[in-house]
Amino acid sequence: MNNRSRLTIIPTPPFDFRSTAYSSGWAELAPTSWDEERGVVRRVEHLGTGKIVILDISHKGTIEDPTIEIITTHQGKLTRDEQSEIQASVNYMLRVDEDLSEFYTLCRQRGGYWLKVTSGKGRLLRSPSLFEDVVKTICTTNIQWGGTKRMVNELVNVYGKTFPDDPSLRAFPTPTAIASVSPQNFADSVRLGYRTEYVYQLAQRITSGELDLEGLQNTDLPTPELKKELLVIKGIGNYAAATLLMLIGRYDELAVDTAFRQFVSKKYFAGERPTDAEAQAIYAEWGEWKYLAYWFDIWQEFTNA
DNA sequence: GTCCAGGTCGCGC
DNA sequence: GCGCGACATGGA
Repeated sequence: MNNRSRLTIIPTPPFDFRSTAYSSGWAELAPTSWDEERGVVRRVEHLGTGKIVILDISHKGTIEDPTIEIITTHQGKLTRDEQSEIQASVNYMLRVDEDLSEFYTLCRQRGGYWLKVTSGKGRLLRSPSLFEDVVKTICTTNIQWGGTKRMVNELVNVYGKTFPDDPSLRAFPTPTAIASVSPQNFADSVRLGYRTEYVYQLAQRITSGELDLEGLQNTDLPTPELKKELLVIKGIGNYAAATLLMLIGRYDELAVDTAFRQFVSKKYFAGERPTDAEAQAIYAEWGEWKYLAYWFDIWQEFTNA
């Protein structure tokens, strides 16, 4: 018998839920999905107690008077701690506590298109755990988006714990779930290509306690040092580390990849191919906010097309 | 069949 | 520090 509970979060305005949910592809990666029509982010979540719950996250009110509503479907009763965990996870996913006012000030100085960003955009969706985002980021390297979705799906379908009685609803795998099978079994069960050993080794190192990933979620380390910590992870290079810095909430590094190079070349160098240094210099004046500036620069191009 | 994707690793210089 | 080939997998 399933029960439902309702929780709410009141973010500081302006808060654009739709933009948060869908201005990156992250909402398309299992076990998160996005119902464009209803404006609902669905998330199957594995709580610390081991309970699997379904979260339907939506937005009531307006950008200037926002309320986030979380409808949780679960078995039995939710304890107070479980409710707090759900609230904290959604809070983290939607970056409710991030203060973007400095970024908005820079956007207002630009004017034009950038004014649109200041109405609550810029909170790019992320996963509740850094483990999940590291795995997903590894799955974005040297592959097209369709391949990323396929690989993440396979991981969830094979190693994610199911919602009671519904094998179609699975949470993201825990590191332990992956590390508890043999390397060979893991390689045979999901088609991750050469990324297999990266994901397996990551799960192992977290399970053994050798690597404290979640500790990096809220660290005070300066960005360059945090980046070094991320680069130690096999499979994480310069692009992936910058992507993870963005996911952690540091925007002072640009993730230089083929999409970045192509976009900057087209928009700022008349199709000529600049060096990476020259390309990055385009966003230098955004200081701590380079990544978001690039993101909405390319987003503008995309939405105008 | 060939090429390559929102790269990274390990090697040799 | 920098250039280069190898790397799994599937889609174009």
